[in-house]
Amino acid sequence: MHLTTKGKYAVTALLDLALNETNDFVPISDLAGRQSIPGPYLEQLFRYLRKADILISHRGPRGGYKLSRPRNEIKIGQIISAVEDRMDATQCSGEGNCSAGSKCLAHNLWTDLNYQVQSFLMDKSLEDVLKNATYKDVNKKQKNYKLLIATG
Amino acid sequence: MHLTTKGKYAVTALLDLALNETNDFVPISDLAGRQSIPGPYLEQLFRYLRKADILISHRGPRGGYKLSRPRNEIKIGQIISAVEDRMDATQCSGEGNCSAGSKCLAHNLWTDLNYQVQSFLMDKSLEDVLKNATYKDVNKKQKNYKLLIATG
DNA sequence: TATATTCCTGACTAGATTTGTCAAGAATAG
DNA sequence: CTATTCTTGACAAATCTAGTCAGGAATATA
Ligand code: FES
Ligand code: FES
Repeated sequence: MHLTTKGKYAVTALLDLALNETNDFVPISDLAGRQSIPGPYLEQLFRYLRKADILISHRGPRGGYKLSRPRNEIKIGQIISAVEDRMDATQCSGEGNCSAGSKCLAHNLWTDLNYQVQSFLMDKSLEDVLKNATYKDVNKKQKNYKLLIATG
Repeated sequence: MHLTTKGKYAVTALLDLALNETNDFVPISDLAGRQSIPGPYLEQLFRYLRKADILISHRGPRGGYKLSRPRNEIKIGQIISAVEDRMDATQCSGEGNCSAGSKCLAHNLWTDLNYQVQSFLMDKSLEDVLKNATYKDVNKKQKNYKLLIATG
């Protein structure tokens, strides 16, 4: 079970995108700048998110990315699944054969842990997380950005 | 959030130790052999478990390791804490400063995930897991071993 | 006392993974 | 036409994992 910066960056960037739920495309450089994520790295991650039909892209001036569907229909678990490939906690990749070909003593434990984590992540949408990230929590840059949207 | 083979090996080895809840010390080579874990590697992990007061060791012939307390008083979470040092899911190590010095949009999400996982792991004792790892699940070597204990 | 057993400690290594970077190209708005 | 932005593939440094190894210390037993 490895949740790396890949997953964390991807979720953060998409939260930023969801916070600004307009019809415009947002360039990667904007997201990367606001969220302190290395641009070319985020670009790499966005490839996976596009393949997973979470993002829509558009090239050229005024191009960029936007969410493929409303922010309440995109689950954190879907984002993480798209970019992380080692979230499974079992030692046997689910095959139940890691102790001399049979289930080891801990197999059911890791399976339960998987279920616990996946349920948590699949239950929460981008919107759910934004609701919970209260105004006072987000940093000043984001506050200003939010105000800009609200008043703009 | 990184759950590696360190944590998995440690838990598996301690489950084996708990399955055989006698007063004798069990040498590492026995555990490593039964659970298909590289002996010297497991030895390294057991240092941490001894430091965390989960294991008691004894040197010399008939030496080895045993649990420091009854198997229902040792939680999986304690074992994992002892050997894993990157279980924290936040990007900021809990300091709430990963987005230009302030909490990022996802901070509360990772905090909640931490809580979810820690609760799950701290709720489950070695005994709980053994109860759940039903007889038909464990492999033949362990079945035989169990029978040996039961009838011996 | 001698010996075999077992833990104890620290250092070391190979390989995998993560975390990026970079360059060249394609699409497109204005 | 040109500047902007995504697209793709390759590359590289740093870190971490997973495992090895050698020498030493304690101890049960004969
Ligand atoms: S984790 Fe599945 S058999 Fe061990
Ligand atoms: S994870 Fe804590 S501030 Fe970003």
